Amino acid sequence: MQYVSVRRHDQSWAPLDPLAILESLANLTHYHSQQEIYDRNDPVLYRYRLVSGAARKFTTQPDGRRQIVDLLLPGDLFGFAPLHEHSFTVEATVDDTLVARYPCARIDALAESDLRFGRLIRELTAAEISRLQARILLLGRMTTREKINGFLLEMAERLPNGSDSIVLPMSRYDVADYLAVSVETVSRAFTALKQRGTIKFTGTRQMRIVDRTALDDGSDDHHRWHS
Amino acid sequence: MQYVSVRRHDQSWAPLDPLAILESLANLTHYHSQQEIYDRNDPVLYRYRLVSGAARKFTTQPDGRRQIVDLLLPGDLFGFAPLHEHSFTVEATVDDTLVARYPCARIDALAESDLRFGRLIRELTAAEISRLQARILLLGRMTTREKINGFLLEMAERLPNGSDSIVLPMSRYDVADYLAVSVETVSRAFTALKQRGTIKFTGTRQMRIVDRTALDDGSDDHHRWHS
DNA sequence: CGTTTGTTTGAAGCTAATCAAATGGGGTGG
DNA sequence: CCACCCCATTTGATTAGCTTCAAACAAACG
Repeated sequence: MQYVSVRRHDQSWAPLDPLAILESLANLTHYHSQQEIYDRNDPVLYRYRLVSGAARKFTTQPDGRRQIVDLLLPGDLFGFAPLHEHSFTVEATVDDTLVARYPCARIDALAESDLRFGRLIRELTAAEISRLQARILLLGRMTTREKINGFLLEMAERLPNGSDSIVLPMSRYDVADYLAVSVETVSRAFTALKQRGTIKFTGTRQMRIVDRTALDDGSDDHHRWHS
Repeated sequence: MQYVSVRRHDQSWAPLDPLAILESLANLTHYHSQQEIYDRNDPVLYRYRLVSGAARKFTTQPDGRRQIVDLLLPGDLFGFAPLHEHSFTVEATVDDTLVARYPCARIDALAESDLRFGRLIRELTAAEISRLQARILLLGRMTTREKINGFLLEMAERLPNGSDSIVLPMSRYDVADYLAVSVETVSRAFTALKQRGTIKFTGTRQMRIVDRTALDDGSDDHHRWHS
């Protein structure tokens, strides 16, 4: 077991940067589209960071419907909450999805022995919370149009491409299950945006935002009543 | 400054239980219905635990609609994620809501100096994540009936009352904004459940679950297609 | 006791789910 | 390389459910 400084108020004693320690434990694995990264019933052996590609964290409900709880994009960490069992299944949504896996036991031991490492974990977890809260706001939107608008803005921000070009790393079905609407509705919403000239398609899953202000809240129509 | 054991694998050395430390910092405040606990623009000075009563964490969207992101009930901790700014406003939903406030600076300093305290914070944050994920599943439900069913089961589980009696600590408007449906729809859903004999009202906001199986998924009608 | 706020009920309109089917694209095997 | 098939996507028609507008009713508060 490696030694980690426990001295307080003297972080300079630390032999290694916590992030560097974390990365030194990384176990890179790549997955093909639709491949499972972990199942909801699997024992919790790793914590994860998505390096490239994309993945969906979801649950399949008794009626067969699928609800995507979180969408993992490059840079996202997941499975970092100290829960002792998975509640969800995670699968890659595109080929060549690269995931860094950090052995759970090592991570947890480090967090409990190195103050700075523990702090790092707390910060990473905070990012997960932000993502979940943003998701709740998106799902809470009343109309599908607002959901799709918000979704596109989110993608434009989170995807590593240029800020106005979007290459969706997922199918329409995934988008539908992410926004809790039907596939047909997603498709129609995209078509409507295309016809309005708000976005322009360069491929089925490739598009470019032409009129960003129109996405911001649907300001081009149904004007605001309240101040 | 108090000394805290850093020994691992020997928690008995610790002079104080981290939870006890946390509670020793508590600053109890009580709020009346609709009173603000903190605003989204306030500086982050405290972390919180709801002792009794209830509160809503929400945001008001530009169109005036309100989206409740989290419902705080007795025992719930909130504002524990190490975010440097609030994203939401929190208000009590009933009179005599009691909240324990823990000075942020002290908490954070403790977390960064005491391994066990840091661990405690991580565990509390995990609980917040669980709650948010559960919320996403609820919002992702297709029909209002499923949302209401899930809501009632959630309340029955989280409220301190007997497991089948529910005293809603919030108005129908709050329920509506929590589930992202209109007030009228909430009211109609309750009426429908009453008429089916699934629940029985003992007051406008007091009810008792009569047929719990009917709430589990709406199994009494629209049967399952898939296995 | 009157006013305000919260809750319920009614009627109309519209959005989105559902059912159904056509189109398009990617990959595979011949 | 082409033809075919499978799956993803789009489009159409119908229907169910929810929002909206409106108003009655109930409850809390001063």
